[in-house]
Amino acid sequence: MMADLANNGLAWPAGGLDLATTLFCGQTFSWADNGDDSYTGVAAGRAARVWQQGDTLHVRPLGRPAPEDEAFWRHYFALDEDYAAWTARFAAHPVLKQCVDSSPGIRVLNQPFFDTLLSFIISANNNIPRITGIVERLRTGFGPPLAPGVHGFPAPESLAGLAVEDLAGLRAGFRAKYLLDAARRVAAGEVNEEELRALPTAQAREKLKQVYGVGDKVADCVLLFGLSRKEVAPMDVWMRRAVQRYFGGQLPACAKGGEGIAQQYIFHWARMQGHEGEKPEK
DNA sequence: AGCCAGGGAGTCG
DNA sequence: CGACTCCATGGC
Repeated sequence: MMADLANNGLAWPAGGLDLATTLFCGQTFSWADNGDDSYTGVAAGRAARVWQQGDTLHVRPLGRPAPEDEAFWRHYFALDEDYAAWTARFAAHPVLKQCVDSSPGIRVLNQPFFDTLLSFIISANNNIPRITGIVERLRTGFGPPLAPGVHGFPAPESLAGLAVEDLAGLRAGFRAKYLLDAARRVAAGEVNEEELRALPTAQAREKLKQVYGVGDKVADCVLLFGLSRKEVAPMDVWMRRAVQRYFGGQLPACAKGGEGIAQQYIFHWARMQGHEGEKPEK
């Protein structure tokens, strides 16, 4: 292990990161549990096996070493984001503080744009285990092999020429045609990551919503998770209800600028509550 | 069997 | 704009 780490392993102080909760709290669907407290996943054509020892995060890139692997994964896991400062600010609101305290190690990952766009198109009216399965079949069936048994997300060009029948094996249902439309628009340059990054949030959201299958919720998830817009808070029906009930309809002022981060604490907290008390009464 | 899952498009007023 | 229906699939 020591030799392996010295060889090509990366390790950083994790700053309070809770790896397992972060990877499986509904912001990414690209990681598999290896059953030994390590996790294997992909992002932007890179694969890695990751695990935690105390407050040390270990990342072992798999397959061919890519340039800037260290900087890439460090940014992916948001290790340079000052979460002590965020959570200290969030503590000003008692309910938000309770959400943070229930899972303080949640981090909002800096995920790649196109991976995130595909993933959250699949997430529409879907549940997390099945989303993960469809994403896995999409990667295995149409993405580049990165390491034994591990495939990355397909490039836009790899999907753009396909027909919906070609995606039947994904069992993605009505979402298959949305995936193809997204791939075609990105491949054609009609939806461009650099342009989206340069655009003000409201305009970037409208641009994203031009994609067939992308509405307010998916657009906001892509903005937050795939374009690192921490001020964007994606709201599904349960989040709206929770925010209505516990925060008077909008996120508290202490979440300013980090609404998306606050929202992820609230989302996970609400999910752990089983949405109890939030279901619409019939 | 029925309901639900981190929604969105199409249609109708 | 708001409300309604349909969309496919799998887990419970």
